[in-house]
Amino acid sequence: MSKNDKVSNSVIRRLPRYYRFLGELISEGVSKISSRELAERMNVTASQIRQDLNCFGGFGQQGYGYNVSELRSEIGEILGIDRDHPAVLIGAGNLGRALSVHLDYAKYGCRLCGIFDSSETLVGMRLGQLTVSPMSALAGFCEKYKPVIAILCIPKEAAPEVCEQLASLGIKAFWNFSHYDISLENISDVVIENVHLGDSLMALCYGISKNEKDKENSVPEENGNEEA
Amino acid sequence: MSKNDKVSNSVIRRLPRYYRFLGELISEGVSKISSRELAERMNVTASQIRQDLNCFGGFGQQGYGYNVSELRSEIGEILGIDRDHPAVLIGAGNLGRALSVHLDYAKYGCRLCGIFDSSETLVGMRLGQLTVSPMSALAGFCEKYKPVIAILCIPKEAAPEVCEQLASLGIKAFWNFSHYDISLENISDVVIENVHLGDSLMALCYGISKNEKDKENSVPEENGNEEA
DNA sequence: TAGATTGTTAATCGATTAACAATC
DNA sequence: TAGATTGTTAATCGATTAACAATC
Repeated sequence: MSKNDKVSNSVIRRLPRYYRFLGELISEGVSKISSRELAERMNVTASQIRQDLNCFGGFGQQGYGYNVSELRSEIGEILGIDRDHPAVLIGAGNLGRALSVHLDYAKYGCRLCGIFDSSETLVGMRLGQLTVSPMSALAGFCEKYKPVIAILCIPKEAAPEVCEQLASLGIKAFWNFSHYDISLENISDVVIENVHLGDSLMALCYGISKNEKDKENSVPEENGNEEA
Repeated sequence: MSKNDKVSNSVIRRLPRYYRFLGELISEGVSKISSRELAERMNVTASQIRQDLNCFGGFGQQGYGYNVSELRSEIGEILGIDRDHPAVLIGAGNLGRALSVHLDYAKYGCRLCGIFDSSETLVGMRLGQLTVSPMSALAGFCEKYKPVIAILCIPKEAAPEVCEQLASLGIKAFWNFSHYDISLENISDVVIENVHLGDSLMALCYGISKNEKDKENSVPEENGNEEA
């Protein structure tokens, strides 16, 4: 189908961003764009854009550029966003409840079709179109509706067992918000996306501390380098 | 202080993960570990761990390994987690409310000290220890409490203006959950962490689609390659 | 001292950027 | 046709891994 032999992870991670920017261009009424213009907008190099896209095929036209809406749907197809992967959400705590209603799953190729929690208090709670079910109903649900994605909003302690169970129930992908690091070496062809909000916040903190230190250190240097 | 000349972003992004794993080792009562053992646990190479750590200094001891709790606090210090960066959360919708109570900010070197929303309906709502304030109170609040981090849980449309305002009010770091891509070229030494949950979900979708395609393609090949 | 494991240098690998021929 | 911009190859840059001397 495509020359998609082995596309590097770095490239894949950039595709959603291209997809977003192309969407914005469409809503601005832009129908055609060159790699140079897009690069400028996105703060990357034109070379990188062309190189990335050509992992999947030649979507542009020499001397002209790229057709925005065409390119966007090509990328959407590559990402598998045109599909309708059924997903279950495990854990209806604060974060789980927020994720159940905050995201437009259809936009990302998914469809949330079940929410589960082990807590008596939460079972039966209505969240958008869905109702929280007990964990005991999970196996039966999976057999019936064959979800492929599990969104994990559970405590670290519960994660290993729940992962194991979900994998055995046929889950093909984990979107993991628990503080547990899923690796699942035993089961192959399972996709894992460990989100780790805490790691992201720590990286932010590093940046702040770094800037503060740099500033402290640069003040005396500035005097010293006045005419250097 | 350290040989922290210019540490690459890849290294920084791995530090939180080291920090987490070392925390787990501590709670398991492990007091000493070699780069080889840690590497095995974390599914990385020992070389990488040693290389990463030596960007900041020699924390180990030849012939022995690393003292777990010592190494952990060193990394914590590098990340700036031992500090207490005041943070404001902008946007108290589903995701904002969840983030306000779901995370233990103190663990990540932060302290949530204010929540703001433009909606009349949400202003006055109690979230944990805090109460949602109107956006009109933001400027005064920043002058008084000097927050350095802004957590953005606002719609894409509102983001550019709010970012601008926050930057002018002295915010040094953005933890951005809006679907807008902050770049802020004009203002330097501002740290930005664009989370983009949608991008993460799209990357997951790609993985699923990829696996499906690989499987489809491998079935006939397997027959063809039976004795090759 | 012998064994182990670090810190660090050198080799490899991969990803990004630059250059340019192909072509619309 | 001339101008523009792609697709693609080659050059550069950076990050990861391997190797080993230093040293606890």
